[in-house]
Amino acid sequence: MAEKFFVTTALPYANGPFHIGHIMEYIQADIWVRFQRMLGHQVHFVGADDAHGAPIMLKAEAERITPQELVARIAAGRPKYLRGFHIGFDHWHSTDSPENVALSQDIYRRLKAAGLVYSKPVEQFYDPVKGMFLADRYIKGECPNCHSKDQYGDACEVCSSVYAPTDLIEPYSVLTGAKPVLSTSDHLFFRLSDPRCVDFLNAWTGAPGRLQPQVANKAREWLSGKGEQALGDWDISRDAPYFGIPIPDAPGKYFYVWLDAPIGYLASLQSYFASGKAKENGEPRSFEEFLGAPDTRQIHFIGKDIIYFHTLFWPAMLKFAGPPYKVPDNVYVHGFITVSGEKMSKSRGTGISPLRYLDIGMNPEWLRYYIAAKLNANVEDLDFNPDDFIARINSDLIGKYVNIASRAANFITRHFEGALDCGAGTEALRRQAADLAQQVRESYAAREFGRAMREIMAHADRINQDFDARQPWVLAKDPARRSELQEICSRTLYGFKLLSVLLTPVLPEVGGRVARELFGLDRPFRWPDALEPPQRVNSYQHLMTRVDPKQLDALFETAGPVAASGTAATPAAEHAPGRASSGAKPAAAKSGPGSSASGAAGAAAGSATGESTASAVTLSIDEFKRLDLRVARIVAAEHVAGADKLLKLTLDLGTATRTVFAGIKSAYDPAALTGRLTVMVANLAPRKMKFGISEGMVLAASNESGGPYLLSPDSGATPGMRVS
RNA sequence: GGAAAGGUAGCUCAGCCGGUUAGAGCACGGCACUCAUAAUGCCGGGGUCGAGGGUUCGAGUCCCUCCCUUUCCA
Repeated sequence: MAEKFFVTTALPYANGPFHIGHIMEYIQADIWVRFQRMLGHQVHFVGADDAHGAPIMLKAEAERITPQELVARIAAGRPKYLRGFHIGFDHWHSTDSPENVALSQDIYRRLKAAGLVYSKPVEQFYDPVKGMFLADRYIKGECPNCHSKDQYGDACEVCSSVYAPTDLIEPYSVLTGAKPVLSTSDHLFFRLSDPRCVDFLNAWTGAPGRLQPQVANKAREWLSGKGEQALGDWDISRDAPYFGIPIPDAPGKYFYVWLDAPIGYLASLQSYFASGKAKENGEPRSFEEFLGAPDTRQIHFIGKDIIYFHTLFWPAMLKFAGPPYKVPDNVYVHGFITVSGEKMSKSRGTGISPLRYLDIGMNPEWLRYYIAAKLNANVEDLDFNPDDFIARINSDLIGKYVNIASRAANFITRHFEGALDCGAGTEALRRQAADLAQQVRESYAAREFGRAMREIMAHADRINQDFDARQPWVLAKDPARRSELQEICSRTLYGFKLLSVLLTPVLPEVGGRVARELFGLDRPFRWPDALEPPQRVNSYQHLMTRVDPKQLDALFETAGPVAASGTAATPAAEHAPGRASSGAKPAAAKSGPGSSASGAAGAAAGSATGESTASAVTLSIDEFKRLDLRVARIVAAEHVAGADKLLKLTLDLGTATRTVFAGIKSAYDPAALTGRLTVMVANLAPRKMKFGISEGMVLAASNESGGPYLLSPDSGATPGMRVS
């Protein structure tokens, strides 16, 4: 019987582009979703941007735009990359939407009516200049333990001791530098410690098969905590100014972003139903009917960093809000992705940017396969290792899998005009195919993708062995052994079809091409196709190319000439007077639901693409002074033969002339640049490039949705002036 | 400080409830083959299964201690 699934992935925080951790999670969920659909199940797979909260509010303010504009800009960059990695969300929405406002307020009212909300005064640091309460991450000061300067309000990064912001010596507001004062305000709390909640959560988290064992253990630990460890109530309100959803009957108060973020799952689903797409996808019922139906399986894929929210608050909220809200059936948790065995360094920029991955033309299915091959159902980190990546793709996918079609199909085309006949062994092959398909099916269903890939590749080995043993290239020379030749090649192609069906959840593009181009189907593969011996095969067209190690070099290259103009955006934006980074990684990880799956990838991915993901480091004025920024006049700009992205600029610094290669060809016509003023880094070490030596860099801003935009000084500035 | 997960060949990883000489892929060496966008097959070298104790007829697999990595919590 067809099952009905409602599947989500964690909502990415809308203050920056996707990083590799997001993409990994989406790939995991997408593979699982495609697999379920191939079995004939109905799946509604939705995502959304997590738009609210202080970091976005402050970042927008720093850019002098509204939070809505900021979120819209980020959202505009999403589809390209989702499509690029073949991630088939049915719908993408935002938590800053009418649906989410209505749902959040409705759920809140129901919880309040159930007696699970109360008000309590909270004393907190307040920035008198900014006029707002400060989260721990917006307060810095001297560590009370080791006396390191400029430590955050919750923990010291030097001695890793933990304390309250009020323990800091000489605290100051990261936003304004002002000395924060203690102030009191009433906050609203969700009574998670209520026996009803605890009883319910004990039952919910303990239900067999609901959570992975490690996750259930963790939840049990939280639920059974005593004394200091006891389960606390949850502060769900924030005072204005805050970018969020107003709390009903509580003027000046907004829902904490983590309250409305998961509700965004439902908002996206509702919007999807309203758009008519659910109907197209085979679901005739209304949003409420579907959501509340007992046979709807609600499944959330998340990263291990947000287990707390998804196994305690979220199910409790839904449970006590009552129908049509329904508690999640499963929460599937994955680990982080690391690169070359270590968490990615924000300063050194050793990350992988999924944006760059696509931009330099790498095949998304390589990454899908690689991730699939290394994923299991456990909460374990997964390592992206460049050499391993190359080896795996080239040997598994090209050498073994794709090669099977290539070596067998040619004989069939040449000698049999495409006709296949497996002969007497067909039934035995069918049984073999059924066995393998069953095994692989169980692995996929259990999210043991690595095991599925091993099972599939082991069979690819068997097919290659078989083929080798029968030596069709010898048979082809002997007209008397024609039928033997046809049989072995047909068996091989049957095997190839089987493998292709089983790989389709991971390789939807290649799977689709095999179905249509090679085997002449008029639709993509469905799971039962795995068992059907093909009758005909068309001439083989190459399905996938090998990874060139140079592409990996390009993927990891972050300080190269192309990135030079882009990365300039970060320092330029971050050090505007009186502004501190609003999207610092630790802050984002703490307050943003979308930080799921981030691992350490976020900051690194940002720096690799020039997105202004803020760096957590602050710069002393002395360090800043080391930068020699100068106004420069572009006296000549020309195309560089053989360079896709570079323009060669000749810059007049008043007293000197410099040649700089800038990666701005995509946005600027050389003729339009000649004569204008801009800003350059004058003391950057010269860099030898293929086309000559670049003696500095010009500053330009960009992110995934636009740019680069070259900086210009106001009128009056002249070449050579120091920028400070 | 407490907790969780992990530490198995050069690399990436399998090894269910303890059971014959510890496996795979890649990499490496040799051989074979030439159908395949240099792909494939066969053979081989390579591991004191983080360290040390213990339980057991027998432990990578269970127990204890310690070390390392990652993460979570207060």
